[in-house]
Amino acid sequence: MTTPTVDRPAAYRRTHHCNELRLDHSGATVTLAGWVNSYRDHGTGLVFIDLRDREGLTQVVFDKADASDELLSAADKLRSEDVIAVSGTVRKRDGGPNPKLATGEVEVVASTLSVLNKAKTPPFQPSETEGLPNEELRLKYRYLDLRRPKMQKILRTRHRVTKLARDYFDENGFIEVETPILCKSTPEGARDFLVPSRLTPGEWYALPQSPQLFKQILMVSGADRYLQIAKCFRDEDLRADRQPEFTQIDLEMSFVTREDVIEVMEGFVRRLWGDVLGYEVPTVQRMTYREAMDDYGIDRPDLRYDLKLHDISDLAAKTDFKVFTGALGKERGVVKVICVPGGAEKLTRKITDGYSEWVKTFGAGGVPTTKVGVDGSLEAGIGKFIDSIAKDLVERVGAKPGDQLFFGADTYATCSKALGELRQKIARDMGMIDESKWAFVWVEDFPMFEYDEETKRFYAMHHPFTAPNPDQVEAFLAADPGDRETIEGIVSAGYDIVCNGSEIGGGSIRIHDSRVQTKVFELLGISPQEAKEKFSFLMDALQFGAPPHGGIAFGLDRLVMHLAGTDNIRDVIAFPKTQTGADVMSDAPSAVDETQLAELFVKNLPVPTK
RNA sequence: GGGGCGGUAGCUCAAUUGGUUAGAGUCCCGGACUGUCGAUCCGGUGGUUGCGGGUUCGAGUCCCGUCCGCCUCGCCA
Repeated sequence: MTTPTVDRPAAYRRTHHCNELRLDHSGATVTLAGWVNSYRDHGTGLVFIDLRDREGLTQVVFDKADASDELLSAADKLRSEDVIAVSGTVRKRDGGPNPKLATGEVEVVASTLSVLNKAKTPPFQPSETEGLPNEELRLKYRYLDLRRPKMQKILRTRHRVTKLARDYFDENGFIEVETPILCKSTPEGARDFLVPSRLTPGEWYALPQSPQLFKQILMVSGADRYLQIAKCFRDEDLRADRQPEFTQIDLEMSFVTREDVIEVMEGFVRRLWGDVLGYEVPTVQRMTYREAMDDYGIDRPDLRYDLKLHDISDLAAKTDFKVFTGALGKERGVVKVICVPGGAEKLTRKITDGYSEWVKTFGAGGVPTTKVGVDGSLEAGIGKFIDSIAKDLVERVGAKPGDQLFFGADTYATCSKALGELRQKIARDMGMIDESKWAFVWVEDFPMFEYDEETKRFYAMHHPFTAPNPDQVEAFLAADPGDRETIEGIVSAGYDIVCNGSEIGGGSIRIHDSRVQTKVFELLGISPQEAKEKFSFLMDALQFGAPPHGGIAFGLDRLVMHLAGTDNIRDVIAFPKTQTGADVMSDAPSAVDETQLAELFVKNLPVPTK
């Protein structure tokens, strides 16, 4: 830490920070400044202070043998979180070292004390390492919470990640460009945050859900390789890993294929994990979306453990078990199974009943189960209904005596979702997850479109600018919009990178051909007029010489969560929002003055009372 | 919009089946103490049990509503 020493009162002209002094400094005269982390007052005559700054702790001692009565009585009054500066001499501790502190061999014998700012008694002590107060209080007094070493460490990790991003991508020819925060609202995707325009009453800006369109335009502009640490805004409900404003490490590259993007990004991930955690990321394996859904029931599989889903629809069809045959009678009906090694003993009836209830939240009817007996037969649960296929089933999934089987029987989508979620829950419950492991995987070959039964239309699975895989372009352009099967079979040039079951980045090769873009809009039910109105700038740009291009965006918050070892996104954001989108420290959002609204020609509607 | 959990002293928590004056640790205040490092010891202050109703002789406890926080489904890439 370098601090200018000119034009500052001598009292807090620091010579060292609080994690710096060692035995080598013995005899030196030093000045430290910081917060009173704790005090140990032995009465008139001897007072110990642990002084804290960003870097660490140093013990300061006020001793009658070396200090005036005035100094001692001042030290006597010190309390937690007072801001002080101390000058004195470094010496080896009289009372023996404290192995818990990096500076534990020494202490500073105070000769002067300046109380720079007396603190009110804080509602909680940043020095407490256990028994944290509830999160709402931490958020309300965020400045106290952030003083905690653990939070300081996370802030640093986050800084390190953005610094590494800038360094790494700079080395690889990327330039950082800022894109607007006040943007045009576009259809598709999440709900926009809107900002009224004072200069053109009745019109609105939208905050960007991502810099997607601008970064593509930058490619058309010849930027070639673009990087931005970009704030993004989505007005949707929050989750443990989702905030309404979040940050992406956003990138785009020209004249590249999917392989080029993956190579550069993998290098970034390797640099991050290597520099921050000292972990060497091996070549990241690849998996198609189809494989991910078939084997893991989710498009972001956690590969730290196995526990795959097996399709046994063909076997299930041979039974008279109505749950199975009923499901197979549905459109795209399947029967799948998870085999839990040793589950028969560990998973009690109470637990398996709980699973059955739990999967209902994902739309499944329940989760039939049975266990494998010592002779390989199926015992208990639904065993007796599917006895006829027991042998083939056990062989198919490689089940052993003592294993527990969980079945899903429903449409492919519902069955995958329910068993995919159950797979993760069982792994957690049975302690099958090796927390020291890092399992990365690229998921690729996503379908371009998903059909929604309710609205009877297609939606872009990624976003509407994702290109079809190169080998699919002709088939795509030729496809009949009414031919659902063909359309759903078109695979995109998109890719997601997944770490331990969480999506940390996603991107695609973009459409640079306006014929393809027009066709995508047609399929999404965006009329040529609407496309022109909403996206004409992009459509125009694509016609003025757009290079082939593609990119990716990493979720910075999620990256830092992994690197910091937390599962709470609020921990990695200095000033996060609660689940209702509130900042409890500053009390945003809040009502505004009527005159402010009038100036914007905006009026509040009455909120319906429930 | 739906489901679940929680809200008791500044903080972390306890309070039996609905039962007397709602307790403990910590913080804070006062006192003692020269080698602590979660200092120790003695004493003390501190409560609208989130809020509003209801049931009851009696409610922190039961019921209804509401607010706030967390988790989650839908939503979101």
